[in-house]
Amino acid sequence: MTKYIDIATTLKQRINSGQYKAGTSLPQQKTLAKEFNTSRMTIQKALDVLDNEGLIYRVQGSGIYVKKNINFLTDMKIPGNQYFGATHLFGKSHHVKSKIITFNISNPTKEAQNALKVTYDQAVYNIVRLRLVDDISYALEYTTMPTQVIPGINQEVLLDSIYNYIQNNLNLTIGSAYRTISADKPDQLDQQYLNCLPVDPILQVQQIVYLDDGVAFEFSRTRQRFDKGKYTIFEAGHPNL
Amino acid sequence: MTKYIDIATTLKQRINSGQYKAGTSLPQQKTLAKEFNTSRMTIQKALDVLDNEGLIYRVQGSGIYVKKNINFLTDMKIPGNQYFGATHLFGKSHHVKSKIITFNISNPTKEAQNALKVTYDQAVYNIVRLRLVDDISYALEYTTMPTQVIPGINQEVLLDSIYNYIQNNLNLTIGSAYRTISADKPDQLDQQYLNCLPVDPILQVQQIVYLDDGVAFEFSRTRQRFDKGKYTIFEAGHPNL
DNA sequence: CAGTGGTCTAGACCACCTT
DNA sequence: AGGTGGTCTAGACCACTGC
Repeated sequence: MTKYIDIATTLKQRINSGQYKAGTSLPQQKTLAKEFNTSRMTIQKALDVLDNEGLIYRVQGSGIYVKKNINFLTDMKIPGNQYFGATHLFGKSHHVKSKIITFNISNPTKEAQNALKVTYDQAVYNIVRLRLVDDISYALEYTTMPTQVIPGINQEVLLDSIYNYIQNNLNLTIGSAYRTISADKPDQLDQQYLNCLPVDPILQVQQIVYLDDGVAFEFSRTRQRFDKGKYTIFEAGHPNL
Repeated sequence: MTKYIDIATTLKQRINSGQYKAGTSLPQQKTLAKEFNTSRMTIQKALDVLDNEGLIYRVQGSGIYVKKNINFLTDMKIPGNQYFGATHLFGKSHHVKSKIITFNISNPTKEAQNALKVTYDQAVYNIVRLRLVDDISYALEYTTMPTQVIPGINQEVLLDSIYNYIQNNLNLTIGSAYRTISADKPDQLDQQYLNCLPVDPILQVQQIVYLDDGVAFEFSRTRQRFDKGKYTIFEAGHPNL
């Protein structure tokens, strides 16, 4: 639809197909502008896209080059570094289920107030779910959400996907997230539900997730047995900053 | 120096100072263009900067709005999510030292060949270092680097900072990184050097780090006692993608 | 110094939200 | 329909690289 996206797509295909080889330079911008019958500004916007995806790097005064070893990076098509919620991480070939351990509404703790930027009198959901993949326990999730921001959560939603509900039913857009990953010793519940021994470490991902307008809507901890999960991220360079 | 960066800086200050309040809209682009005596395209580039930093969000046809709760995000000034190497993570008030446990050159293992994209006959450094902060053991680092990419590593460099050496002496630019974070049980060396018991979990960060041209130069594992380290990231939304 | 990419302009048209 | 942001242009000048 938009020209610069189309051009970016074409250029990506050329890199993928080997027409533009790793380590070599692309045609210069003026040439590309002529080929695509457009202006150089539009070519720049297309190149910004490839830059952000880590496919090229630019050297002022010299040229635009294809990065080496990008085959590896394009493999990891996880849109933004393992996005939200277990439901999306597994294909259709796996059954993701949830068992609700506790579900209630209360006043937020001091910690939740601070994370979610709510006051004591703004009620929150407190949800503890065991996530199962193909009927095997996978993770223990502790979630706190403000009732004002995400109204209408019920058992049915919890058994499906909270994220689907937010995006499809409430028509809200998920924005950014702040995460802290740590290791921990297993507590009573971990040992009970994750089937682990006192010496089995726990990998915990704590996160605060924001809507696109910056309102925090989830404060959660996901705990997994050490041999059941890893957390992977790809951090691009800082091209435009 | 560059106009759009200057404008972005001014706008950031206005948001910080409360002149543009959270949740309200900025002046429209035409107005901003007049005020800064520039064109709308330049205003757009300035807004791109704020967008990438998660300070604003844009709604086509409506306006440009200041995100809520950005006070939290701007606190975390870690440039790109806890950048590289222990040396840069601590201010001048702390002493970061390294104790070299082993240092040799050999042929790469299969795993290292795959991660670094080198062949068996391309020699690599094998480095094991204990990192100390204020003389307290902090992390155990296993590093593999191709000798061809990073020539001239020696004891002196290892006791200081490899990253300083790469950037200042070799004049190379660090690009992206691919990381995997996991929890693990402590092994013999962990227990010996990190002063931990067999039941103390280990937080491990494994990473492959690339130069800006996409060449991998480091494959490493950093291991810490569970109560000595966390890994934090901020993941912005995906504004331009 | 020539050639490249980076920035900037002044205006145009389009897509979308709001009424 | 009016107003907003998103895209696009054709050309200009500047900053940097590399001979």
